[in-house]
Amino acid sequence: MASDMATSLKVERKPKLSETVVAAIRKQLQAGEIQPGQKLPTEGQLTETFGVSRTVIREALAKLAADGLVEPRQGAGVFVTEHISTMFGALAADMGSKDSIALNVLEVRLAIEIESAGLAAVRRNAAQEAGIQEAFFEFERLLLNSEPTGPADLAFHRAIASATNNPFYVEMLDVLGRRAIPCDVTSPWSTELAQSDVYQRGLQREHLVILNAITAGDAEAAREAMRAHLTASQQRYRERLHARQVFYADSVKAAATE
Amino acid sequence: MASDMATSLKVERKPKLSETVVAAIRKQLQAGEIQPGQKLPTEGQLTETFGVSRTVIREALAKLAADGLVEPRQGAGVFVTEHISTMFGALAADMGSKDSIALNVLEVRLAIEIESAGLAAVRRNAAQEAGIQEAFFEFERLLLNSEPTGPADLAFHRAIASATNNPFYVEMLDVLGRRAIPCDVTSPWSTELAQSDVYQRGLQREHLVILNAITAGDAEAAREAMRAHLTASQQRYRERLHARQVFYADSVKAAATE
DNA sequence: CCGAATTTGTACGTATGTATA
DNA sequence: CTATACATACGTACAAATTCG
Repeated sequence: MASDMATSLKVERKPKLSETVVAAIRKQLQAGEIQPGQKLPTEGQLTETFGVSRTVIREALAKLAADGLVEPRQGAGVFVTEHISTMFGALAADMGSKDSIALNVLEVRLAIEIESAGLAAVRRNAAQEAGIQEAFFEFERLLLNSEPTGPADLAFHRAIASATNNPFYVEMLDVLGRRAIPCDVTSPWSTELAQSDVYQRGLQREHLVILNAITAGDAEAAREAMRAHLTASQQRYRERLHARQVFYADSVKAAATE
Repeated sequence: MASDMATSLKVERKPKLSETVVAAIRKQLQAGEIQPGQKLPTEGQLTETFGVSRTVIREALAKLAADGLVEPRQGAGVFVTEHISTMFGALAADMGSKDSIALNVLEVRLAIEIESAGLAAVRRNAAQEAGIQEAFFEFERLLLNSEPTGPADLAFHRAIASATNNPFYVEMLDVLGRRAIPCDVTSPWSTELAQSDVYQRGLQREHLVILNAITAGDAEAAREAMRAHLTASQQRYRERLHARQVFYADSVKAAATE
């Protein structure tokens, strides 16, 4: 059973040549060995240096292009994309496509919630405003009792969506939320970090800014506060993904040395 | 060889076989012809039905998989993932007819497009920027020739969504756009007003502001320009609804006096 | 439990078109 | 105009995983 011969690791069943190439090139790009706008080696050169067929090289380049890291131009060559520094792609490219999809979905959710916050600020009625506040204080209560705050967090966002008086916002939130990450604190990510007090305290602080803007009827401020909250959540999510990646890498390494 | 083929498509450059296959399969998926969880035809069958090589089929499937629409499993087949668009398809199917729904959907679309414009400003690469410009000038050309500009308008917005490098924005736009108003100028609303020159000229002016902001890389300006454009579109849509209402009232009155 | 058939994954070779330099 | 290099496409072969008899 301990056949370290064909050690196809449980986590990574695919050594996959093209992935190896992708990883190698990606590393070079992140190290800045090839500056943005510069041309990569030709496919022919790459086939030589990596010792694989052109098909593999093409597949690898296609994957990189799909992530937006490089931009092939017919007849000229493959060039490094200019604005990779700002885009999450640089980070997203590190992980599998599934996580990349989750991030993309989260981003769409961000777009929707930003606008819903702005609309809630100008459209909410008394009952809806009360509903948002109620969710906020419920979060507070759970926090003090050290109970899981996940549902309250979701309820807070849901109340805001509801206050737009556009039922589609709630629908969208439900659909997106169920599918990919209820913003924060949940599911496969029940790490200590996510559950830590200071972490949730930070969330609540961001929630308060949103709440104040909405009760003040300031749409612009509400949008800005929600944007800040969700971009911060995105960042936290990325960090958690990265942590998992490191964990995986370690476990692979451990398995290999066995 | 009088094989002038099927070059009836207006796409000037790349028919691109794999893209054709992608579009065809995507259409089937969105139409719900293959339910989530179901298996697609095998690669061999697809090569036969489409009359192309397996390479093309594989490339097309790779793209669909990159977008998270399908999930290939070695030895078993390619399966449809439960996807947001299908959920929205079912969601929007219930309420396609009512105008108030249409307005609400338009509002959600507004949220999505505002953010996509901002993202496009900072993430677009050269090719994507060219695509947006191309759509813009296509609109211009059609305007001068007094041809219907609807498709070009849609293409402009679609190009911007595409420039976010987040395929979900395009997905959402496709789903929402089909169900409820392609922004402006189309479908049940082919009034003289909608087709008037000054009207479309105004649209193009708004488009220009968006285009300039994106090419300048100014995310905030892009968002603001898109917001202005879509809220103006909302307003125009409401006015058209009102106009129809008046027309209806008049006809009722006329019928009554008869 | 095993093995054969099916289906996708990977790989290589080749040919032609097309844009760039 | 020519040469280079990428884009597209087809064909083939074998490997690996799954399914099912």
